[in-house]
Amino acid sequence: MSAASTPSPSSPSGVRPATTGRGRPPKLDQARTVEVALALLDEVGLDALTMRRLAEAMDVRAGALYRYFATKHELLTAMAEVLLADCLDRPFRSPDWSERVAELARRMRTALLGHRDGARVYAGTHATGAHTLGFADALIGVLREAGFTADHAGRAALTVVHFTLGHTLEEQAARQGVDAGPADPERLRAAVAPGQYPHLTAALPVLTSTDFTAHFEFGLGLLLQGLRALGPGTAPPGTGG
Amino acid sequence: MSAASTPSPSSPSGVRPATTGRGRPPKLDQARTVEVALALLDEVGLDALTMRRLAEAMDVRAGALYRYFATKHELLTAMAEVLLADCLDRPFRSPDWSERVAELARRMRTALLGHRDGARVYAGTHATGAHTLGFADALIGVLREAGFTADHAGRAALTVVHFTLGHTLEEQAARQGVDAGPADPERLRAAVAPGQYPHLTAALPVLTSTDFTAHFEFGLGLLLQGLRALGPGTAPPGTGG
DNA sequence: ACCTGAACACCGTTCAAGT
DNA sequence: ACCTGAACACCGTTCAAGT
Repeated sequence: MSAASTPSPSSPSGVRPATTGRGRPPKLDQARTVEVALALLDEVGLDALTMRRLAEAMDVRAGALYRYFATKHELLTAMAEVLLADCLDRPFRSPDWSERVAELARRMRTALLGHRDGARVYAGTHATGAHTLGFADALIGVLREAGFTADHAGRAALTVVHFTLGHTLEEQAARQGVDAGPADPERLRAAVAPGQYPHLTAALPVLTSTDFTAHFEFGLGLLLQGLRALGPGTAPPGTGG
Repeated sequence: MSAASTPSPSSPSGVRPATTGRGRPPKLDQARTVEVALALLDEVGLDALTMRRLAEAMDVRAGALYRYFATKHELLTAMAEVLLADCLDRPFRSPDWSERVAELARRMRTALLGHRDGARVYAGTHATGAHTLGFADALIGVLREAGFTADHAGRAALTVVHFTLGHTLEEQAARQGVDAGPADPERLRAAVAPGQYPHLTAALPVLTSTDFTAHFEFGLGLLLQGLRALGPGTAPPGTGG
């Protein structure tokens, strides 16, 4: 229901939100709550982001939050929406459609990486606010303007988004071992040690590399190569030949 | 730490697990706990899968589970591992490497779809058991045997897995609206209605289609096309031409 | 060795009552 | 209109004590 994304371009810093004039100004509002929630997310991580802790950070009791968000999930959805806020705030650097698709995918990854557990927050919700819809529209738009049918453009956009989400989810999980145990590379190396899994062993150097940007660019490259092969204005591809 | 994946091929049905001979046979064991947990997952979903409810289903107090799993996360990891159990239990149907990669990706999707919230369970953990490692080894193996370097094979495998995970995550979320509200297609259609987002609007029919297999095959097709273009034994690709 | 009982320190959410 | 206080119905996890 709620858009909850207007970043209040009103005044320089820490001023109270404007009131209609009557009564005390409210201590809470949707936009500020989402901002504090994102700051808290960075501090404590998604698993420790509770309504009670957020309320404490806003100097309020937990129950008060429910005047602005019906459920915690709705708050998380508003947070997910804000995550993508900066994806469309600057022009493309290239006129080439495939470079533009790549740029949008990179911006999405960067946006999700911008907050601790950002990918998990995004994956766990289904935001339908202006930033999410605007991003999807831009991505599909680049493809349609390149000559792809709405059908192909839509499916390709889904593919790019799903790959980016899956990649970033794993990237953030790996960047600081899911709990606090040994980081992912170490665990994988240890598990593979026994001598089985010859192919896995051969690929261990890449798989345990922490150059996540290189991984992302490789996958993105495959996708774009596939799109170029498909070509604007062609019949739908099967998975064969 | 725990592999927890041996599916006990011992006896026909519902028999008590064997004991060393001394004392009462334990009511619990890792393999059976994971199986009951997966059954409960299908019944109630991940959000309602609690240690207490699982204990109840096993006719035991919650504390007893902690003799077999140090944390709930460790149980979820064991569950994730079992999810992939059936991915390698049959031979490939085609000798073509790209068809084999596709088949492995399809098997992974099918495995995750096999249990309610399966993709969320898998994404939330980092299983390093025999099924997960075996699957990765098989996928990388197909690519290496096709002539790809270990480097390319490793990166390509990551790409396929991340896309499959991202896709299936969204598919399962869409298949039964994250909470219970209107299913995803309806919400998207409603959000886009206003008339903005021309490209999104043009693509609405595809985006709201529930033929998830078609979406998956399209994305997989792009990836495989990219891989074929890269070709076994070629230099690493950039994202540009 | 394996499980129970009972507790500890929390959760999300609701809602009368205050101001 | 907006927030507090207090409760309801839970959580994951620990650990002495029983058998």
